[in-house]
Amino acid sequence: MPELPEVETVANGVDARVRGQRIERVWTSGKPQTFKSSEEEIAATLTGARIERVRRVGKTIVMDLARGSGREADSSAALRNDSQKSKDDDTRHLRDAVGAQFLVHLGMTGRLLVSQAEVALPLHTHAVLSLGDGREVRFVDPRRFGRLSVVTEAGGYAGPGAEPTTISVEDFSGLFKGRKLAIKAALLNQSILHGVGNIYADESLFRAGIRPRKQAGKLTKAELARLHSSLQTVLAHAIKLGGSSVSDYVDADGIRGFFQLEHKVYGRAGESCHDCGAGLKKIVVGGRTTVYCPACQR
DNA sequence: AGGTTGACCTGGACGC
DNA sequence: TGCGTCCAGGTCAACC
Repeated sequence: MPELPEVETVANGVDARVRGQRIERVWTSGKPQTFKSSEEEIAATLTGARIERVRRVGKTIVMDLARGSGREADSSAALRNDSQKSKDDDTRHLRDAVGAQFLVHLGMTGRLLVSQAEVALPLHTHAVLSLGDGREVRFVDPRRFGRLSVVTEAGGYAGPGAEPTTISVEDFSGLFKGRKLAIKAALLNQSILHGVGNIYADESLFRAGIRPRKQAGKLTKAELARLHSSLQTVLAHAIKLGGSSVSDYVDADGIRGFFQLEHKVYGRAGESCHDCGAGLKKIVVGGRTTVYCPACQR
């Protein structure tokens, strides 16, 4: 059940394993809710495409695809300056270079695995991409909150909000100006900032010493600077550790992350604060369970 | 329009 | 052991 660091870990793991591979066949489960684009459109877009790169945008895994066959789809071939080549070829290569994208949102329980085809399919498998070398990329999701789609428009998928890992403190502060909702709810709102979920919202607010229910628009300049810093620090640290693993999150190898060892408030309601010893409180903000230290967070 | 709430699913943990 | 209840890191549509 992944937030930004887990999604990034999975995307990087899958990228290292499948970059450059051709997708030969696509199978989908037929569970309608899972597919944001139609299964026919997904199969048509992916079949025969070459995986250029796998990366993270917000909480979404983006697979950049190039179409074409054999050497034609190779990026070095696309860049080749061959005077014999027709104008049609050039146009096609240009379009191929832009290509399409396969979007994977893991929801709460989704996993994206790379396996040998002989390995039995896990229960709740909803999509299988068969690769040229005999391996498979598999999307498995018991709870079915995950979503699969394809994007073919030029420009590609940019995500719903601002990117938290690279945003400047000035732009970050500007996101919350005049907002009446709780800062915790604002951090979770993907159209404001994309990638932050319940764990890292609570952890960054604790490290910044800010009450989760404080109105976003009422944070002082100093508080915004502390929150910007703590959020980027906690995300970078979690990415380095390979993401959290509270229950069933696994990366592309099936290896658990271990950021849960670092949690200072998330999942610790009723226990004592590591910093001051006070009892950690559990409340609900924006419909989500929230844990904070009443002494450290003001 | 911005903000809040409940619905969508299954499985694991816990209590009796 | 078995059954019921509660909870879950995600969105998004529908409401206020």
